[in-house]
Amino acid sequence: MSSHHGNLKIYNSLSGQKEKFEPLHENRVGMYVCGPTLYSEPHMGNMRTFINFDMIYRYLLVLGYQVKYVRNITDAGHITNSLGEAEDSIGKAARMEQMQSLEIVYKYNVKFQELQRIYNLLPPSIEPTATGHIQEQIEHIEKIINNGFAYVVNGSVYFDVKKYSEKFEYGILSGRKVDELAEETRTLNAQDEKRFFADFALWKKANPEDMQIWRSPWGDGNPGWHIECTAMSTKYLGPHFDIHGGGMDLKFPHHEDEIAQNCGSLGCNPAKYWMHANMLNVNGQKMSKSLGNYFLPQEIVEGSTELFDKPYSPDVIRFFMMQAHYRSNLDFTSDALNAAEKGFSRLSDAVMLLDKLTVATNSSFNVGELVSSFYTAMNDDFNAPTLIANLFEAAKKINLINDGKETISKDDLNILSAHLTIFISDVLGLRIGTSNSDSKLSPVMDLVLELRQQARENKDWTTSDKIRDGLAAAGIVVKDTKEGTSWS
RNA sequence: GGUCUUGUGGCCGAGUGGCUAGGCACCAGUCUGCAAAACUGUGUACAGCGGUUCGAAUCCGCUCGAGACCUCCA
Repeated sequence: MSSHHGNLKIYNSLSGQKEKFEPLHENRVGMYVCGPTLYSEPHMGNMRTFINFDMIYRYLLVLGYQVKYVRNITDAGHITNSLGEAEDSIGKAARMEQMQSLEIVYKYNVKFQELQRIYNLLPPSIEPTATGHIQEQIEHIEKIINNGFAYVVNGSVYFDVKKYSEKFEYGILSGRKVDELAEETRTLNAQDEKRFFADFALWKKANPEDMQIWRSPWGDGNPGWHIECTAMSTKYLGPHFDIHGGGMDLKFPHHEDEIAQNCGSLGCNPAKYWMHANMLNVNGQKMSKSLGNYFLPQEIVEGSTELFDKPYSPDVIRFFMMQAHYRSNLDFTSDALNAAEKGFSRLSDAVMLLDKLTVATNSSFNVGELVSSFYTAMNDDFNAPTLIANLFEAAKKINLINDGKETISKDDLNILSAHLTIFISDVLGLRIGTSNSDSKLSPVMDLVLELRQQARENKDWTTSDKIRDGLAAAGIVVKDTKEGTSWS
């Protein structure tokens, strides 16, 4: 479809380098991204990862790939707390909110779907749930046991890291060495069923207070944290697919253990390219529940968080996030958000000018080169910040054309216009010019501005300024240009 | 302690060894009834020290600082 199709480079966490992207099957891409655990409402930091992978998904689509994008929903699973004890976080939330586990999951899933709509995320091809794939998880565990990489103790099943590392390399993704892990035997207490510190649960025997319990060949229990991703990625994308993504904090142990499970069960690394999105910071520190420095995606749109003194539109937030590379940290501050808000509005204004430009027989600048720079930026490991810098170059040109200082031909204008739409709305997922389309307000504004124009023609500045100031107080900005007065 | 990332002008943030990143803010000017917007011009930025090189923000070493993971986390 696109001539820029074959030039994409992706930073692969496995190699630590940018690599030419060559899908396993021509023109088709399989992508799996670790989704949310629905025991609470996702915070802004969680959303950053999903927004980044949404951008990645969107660009792959623009390049003409047929993409199968799978993002799971974790609605079950045994998780260990800081003391090393088994603890079901969903069950815990359920007890605290006096609901059943399924109610908790459903409640936060509804919320999550709403957030996806607010932040303009494209729905993935499939959003499979862990609880819907218990049988597949059990089958994987059985395979791993049969291959000799897991053992059963008291109704639980553990992955045998030492056995595994005789044949495969444990730590290939995170750079950890099994020998070094061995030195950290401090937390291995006498009651622990694990043979080795780094062994991890594939299946965990049920506790009496567990709210969700499933039957298995090893007795009633819950699946381990990592096995659901192995089961679901295999089911929908096969044993080996193109891209596996997630937040940086999942690199170890979650993704490392996924690799071990996949190798242990199917003999291969699940993904060719591993991608990790960086964290969202607040005042230099990772946003997290435990630090309490988090806010909810809805709060910032409503302006109800104490961290910021005004609300920001979801598109401004998205724009702000896109100004930082997905592999970089990003700090949320009022100053940075205000700058993004103004910048986005400048870009929007320029785009909305496109329809009003007058065309010439020739263009005074190279439109093809400009458009090409959009692809170049994105082909370099999805460099959205550079793309935005190039979009601002386009905005500058549009303004100059509008001022009669540059010219553009009809064909070039069509090309530029089409590609701005592709990159701003299709790739970055930003919505432009949706604010002043209120059908009732529009005729009122036309009338008000007509009255003001009459006052101006009569040099009645008192009246015209009163109208302008009054509108400003109501949040409507009036701009006088050569072509007439506009408002927003 | 181990593994890894990182330190860019007032703020945010790209950066392939040599060619203006970009945005916001600031200053001056053009335009305008005034404003806003738009346009133009203006910034001796690359933590510190040393090394490689004709040339380093970019490569190497050391020092200092920051962060992530090693326990649930996007």
